[in-house]
Amino acid sequence: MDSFLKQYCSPEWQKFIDFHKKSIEVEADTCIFKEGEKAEGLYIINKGKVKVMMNSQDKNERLIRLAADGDILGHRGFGGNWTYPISARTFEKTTLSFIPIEVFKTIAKTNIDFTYNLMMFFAEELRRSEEKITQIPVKNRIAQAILLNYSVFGADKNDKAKISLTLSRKDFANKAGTTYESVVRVISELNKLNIIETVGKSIRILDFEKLNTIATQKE
Amino acid sequence: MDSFLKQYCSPEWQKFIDFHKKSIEVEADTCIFKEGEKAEGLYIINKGKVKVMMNSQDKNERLIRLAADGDILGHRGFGGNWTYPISARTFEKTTLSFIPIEVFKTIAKTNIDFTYNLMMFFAEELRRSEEKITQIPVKNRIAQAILLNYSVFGADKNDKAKISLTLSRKDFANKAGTTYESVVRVISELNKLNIIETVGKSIRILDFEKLNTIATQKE
DNA sequence: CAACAAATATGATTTATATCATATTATTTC
DNA sequence: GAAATAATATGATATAAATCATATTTGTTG
Repeated sequence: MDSFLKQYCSPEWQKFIDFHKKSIEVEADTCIFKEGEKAEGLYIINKGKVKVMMNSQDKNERLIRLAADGDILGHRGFGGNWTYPISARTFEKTTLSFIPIEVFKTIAKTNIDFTYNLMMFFAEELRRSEEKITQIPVKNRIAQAILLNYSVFGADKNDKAKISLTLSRKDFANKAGTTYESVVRVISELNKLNIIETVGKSIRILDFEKLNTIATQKE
Repeated sequence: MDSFLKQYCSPEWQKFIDFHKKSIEVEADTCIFKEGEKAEGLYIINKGKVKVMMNSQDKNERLIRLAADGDILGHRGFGGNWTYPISARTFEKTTLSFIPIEVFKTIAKTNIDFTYNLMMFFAEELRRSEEKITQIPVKNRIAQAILLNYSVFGADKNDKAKISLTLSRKDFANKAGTTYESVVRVISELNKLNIIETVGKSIRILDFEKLNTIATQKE
């Protein structure tokens, strides 16, 4: 999305954005914005790792997505009553650019190229979001969550099989819509099958192909 | 979405649309377009009832949504490889307006008001689509499907408690991501509780409030 | 570093829901 | 309108996954 701004706005508008954006630094394990808060703008992650959660009233939190460098946060506050429908929380120290909603609106109402591509981006996201609604087994959903963790947060500098920052069992459970006990069991099973390997708190993926097969098979 | 075109495009552009759109008439229980087909354009329903399905490879079809008068079909073919990710099939004789993709693109790239609002519409859809991923019981999901059926297809002319066109048990199952046996059981239970009433093939909703409570309660 | 809290692990039990089996009732179709 | 086919209904059984119970390990704080 940062790429959107850079790619589809004219240089003058980019100056406008640079002038109006604010740089923000957030500590590890800290809330960036909370569900229900008034949406004041949107955030672009410069450097850091974030989870986007939804509280759905009671106990069961849902982990909606993970975000890292270059990703955008808070665009779900658009439209309707302009409140964030989700919360964002950092895993590690994170730096962000904040773009006030009015600045965004101005850009979106004057740069048709930008707005057209953003519209297409949302259409694509929508499409992907509908694909996953099918009832698939917990094991597959957890495999998906592990691959998501790897693909968004990337590999360790010195070990490309190792996830740079591995989610907690609880976070995996919230992503997969299950319990942490089930996550523990599945991870333990994948471990025995030599598909993944747990090294302390983190996970190494030994067999991407097999893990992907488990994640995608729908029978 | 038809409203989008009408509301946010200037009169000249509306003439342009009217000039380029084609009227199409499709018989009952007939496919409008199939998953994987090249997206040639999008459809606006003038009059009729349609289901949007996704086949996800094997047996288990998923009913993604229902559409009726004024609703749009095929906009999920946007972006990427421009193929329809879903299929659409009529319940009854349906008349549609077809807008070729090039015409849509032209409009979307020149009417910023239209594109801005469409972008917001997708953002909103996306938001709603993410809400429902939570693991809720089958009974609740089926109650949701019944309410959806009523809200999209509307009430019978002479009986406002009766759904004008009730889905089959199979369709309810595909919408709720369950089996038709479970649908049968839940419908039978709701019947006994005097929340709904089955009259031949169709359903009458006797207690909207209770049905809605079942549909929305997440404990 | 002791004491406590939090995260991880694993077994036993329960529960919701799918699957299987088999009627019964509608709806086509020849 | 009889035969065939599809849709609906209901009970019995199987199973995946949640819940409950209880360790064990890891991390945090005074």
